Amino acid sequence: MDTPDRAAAQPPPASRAEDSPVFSFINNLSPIEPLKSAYNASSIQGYQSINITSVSSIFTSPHDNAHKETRLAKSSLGEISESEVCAGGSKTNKPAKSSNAVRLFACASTVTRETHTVTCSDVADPPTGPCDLAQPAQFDNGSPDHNTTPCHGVRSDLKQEKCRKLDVVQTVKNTVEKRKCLFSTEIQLLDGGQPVNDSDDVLGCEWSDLISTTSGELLAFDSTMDDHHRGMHLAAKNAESCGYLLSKLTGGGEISDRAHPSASGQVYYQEIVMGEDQAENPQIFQDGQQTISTEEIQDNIYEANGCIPLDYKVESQQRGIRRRCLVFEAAGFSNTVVQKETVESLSVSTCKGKSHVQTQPRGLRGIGLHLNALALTPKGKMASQDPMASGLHPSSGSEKDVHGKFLSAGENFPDSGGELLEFPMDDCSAGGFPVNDHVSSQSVSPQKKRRKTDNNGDDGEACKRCSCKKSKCLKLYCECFAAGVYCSEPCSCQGCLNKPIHEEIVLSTRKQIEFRNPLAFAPKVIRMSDAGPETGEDPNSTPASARHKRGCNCKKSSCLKKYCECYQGGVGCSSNCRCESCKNTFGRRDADTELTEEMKQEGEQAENCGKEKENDQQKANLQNEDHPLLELVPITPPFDLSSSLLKLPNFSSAKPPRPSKARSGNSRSSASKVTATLQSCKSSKVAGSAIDEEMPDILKEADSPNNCVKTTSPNGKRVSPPHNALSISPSRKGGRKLILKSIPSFPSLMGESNSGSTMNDTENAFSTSPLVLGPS
DNA sequence: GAGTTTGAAACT
DNA sequence: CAGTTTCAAACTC
Repeated sequence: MDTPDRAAAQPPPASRAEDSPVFSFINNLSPIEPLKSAYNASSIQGYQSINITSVSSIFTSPHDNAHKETRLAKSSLGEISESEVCAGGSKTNKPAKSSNAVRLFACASTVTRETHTVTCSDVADPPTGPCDLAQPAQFDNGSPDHNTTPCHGVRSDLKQEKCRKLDVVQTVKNTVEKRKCLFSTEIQLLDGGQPVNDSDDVLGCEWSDLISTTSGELLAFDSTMDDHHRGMHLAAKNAESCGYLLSKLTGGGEISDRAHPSASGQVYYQEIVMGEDQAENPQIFQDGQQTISTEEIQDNIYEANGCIPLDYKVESQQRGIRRRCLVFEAAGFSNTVVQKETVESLSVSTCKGKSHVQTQPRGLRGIGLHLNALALTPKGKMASQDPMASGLHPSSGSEKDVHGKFLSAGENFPDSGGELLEFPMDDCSAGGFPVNDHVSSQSVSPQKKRRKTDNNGDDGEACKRCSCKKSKCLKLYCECFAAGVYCSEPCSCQGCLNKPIHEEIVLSTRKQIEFRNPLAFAPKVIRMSDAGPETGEDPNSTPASARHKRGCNCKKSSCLKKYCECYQGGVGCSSNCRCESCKNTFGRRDADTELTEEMKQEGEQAENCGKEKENDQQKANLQNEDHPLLELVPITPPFDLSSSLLKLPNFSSAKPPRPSKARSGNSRSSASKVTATLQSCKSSKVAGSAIDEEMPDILKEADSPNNCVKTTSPNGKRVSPPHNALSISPSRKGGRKLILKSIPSFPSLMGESNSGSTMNDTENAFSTSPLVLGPS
């Protein structure tokens, strides 16, 4: 039995520290203690080492870790239990809450995991002090296992005993499993705590204490963390805290994230549930509202995922957790250490597990992040946007897991979205994220306001909101609506119907628009993950590896002003653009066209050489060359190529219906042709780059490409096998493969009104995901 | 702050 | 599908 072992191990520390009966009792509760110990240990280690690596190392080496964790945890637990437990006894109220919160987190994490929504799990995890630690380690390792682990944890929650056993066994087997065990144990403890009234109080106290302690540790840990990690945290914080988290926390965002049924829907739903008022006074409303929100959320989750086995208990716990989160956020990041911890942990967890992407997407998810992206872009960075709202729908987690963080994030939504999100997050951290803020603000009025102001201070634009007069904020003209967020105070709109009160109208309108144009809410600009932030897209191409999906139609602005969506999005114009006298500093359309032409030529040549050989090589190339290709491509090649490539796989599996508008198709037709010719060989090179950048376009244009693909790639070689490996080549090309596989599954995911469009969206998401992977 | 310009979105 | 209108953001003064 794990519990026994742990319990036995724990007792010593506890005994050492204290003789108090309470402590002994706690010790008897083995499950809880172990978890704490584990987390604490991890946290401690992290704190000591200060390096994330250290943490990861812990996770990596199960044996060592286990011992260390147990020891450290025990010691820490003992301390906590001693000092805090005693206090907890006196403070029944807080302790209970804390315990609930912890439980909820665990449950939430588990639930999300099960649902396959990485973000949810991540989000949930962060809140829990222990989770944070574990996650960081995971993150460090970059193990995709998180997903699996969480699932186990969830199950464990349901079945504590089983979970324990499983956890123990797993821990022995794999570090990942070990993590899982930790997770599960925590969950078990948490869950168990709830079920067990007696333990609950104690646990609650402990948890609260743990949280506080862990928070402190975490904070320290964060400080120690590398810049990169910090950046991640910041991004996550910004994203979540600013927008999504706040909204969710107040409204039970976790659930919404999980469900991911329709990003937009979720976002709106959350807000609706939450209510602005509630958001303002999260704490006050917590009890009553939480129950409501949680229930609704649960309903949503069930509906969306249908697989979530959450128990009411769990739900109640989650509620508490959410609440807790809200409280923390409400309190403000800076205010209390605990808050910081929670926030950081959330951000970290999100980053680790699935990443910020999820977090942001959550907020943005529903609707494209257009606004965010756009708003961000002006500042200098590209804004990524979530994939289509429809695209957001839950997708299989396997792929995500494989790819890791990004994938996970992207999974639900397009990877690109995840990446994009990252950027935005950065931006947010920088100071202004319009979208997140908006979202948060909407959901959480008070906090968001403050943050907005803060952000605004940083970024003037962040504050901006729509000023619609005739559209009632129910058209894409409205930035808020387009971004999938409700209008809030900052808006100067008239007759606004884009409010939680009019949720139904908003959703119905959104569906209509999506039906008309499946990509309407998709991110206008797709950004390469690789190009990413790091190098800044250096190699590949234009400053912005991303490309405008639809392409602009600028005539007088020369694509040098915000009128140009491409420019606004910080991306170069592509073949999709129909702009005149393009002078886009991020990349001219001409360049793309040239590239495309070159691609075509290359493709033709390749065809001459031999399709079969090419195919084989392509496979290899795709896996290995993706990066090179991308890099080589100066601007991102026209999506045509990319689209063709992407399309091939996708379409092969299923033809996506094209959005009516998706694109005018000028470039497409050419692109499709080109791709068809080039298909494998050339496509691999160019396509990779193109795909990354222009995934969206591809999706739109997928039709032609598909055909091409089928025709061109006689063998399904490239498609299936590599894809299977999949995740494997996360890089761009890998993305292709993935796309192929994913393609079949995705369609179902989309689910929204636009099956066809959804298909495209999903594809986009996939395409994006590969990109994301590539960079990693 | 008001007015103009611009191009996307929506409509026919 | 193309052309026109509507709309709100972006921009200018």
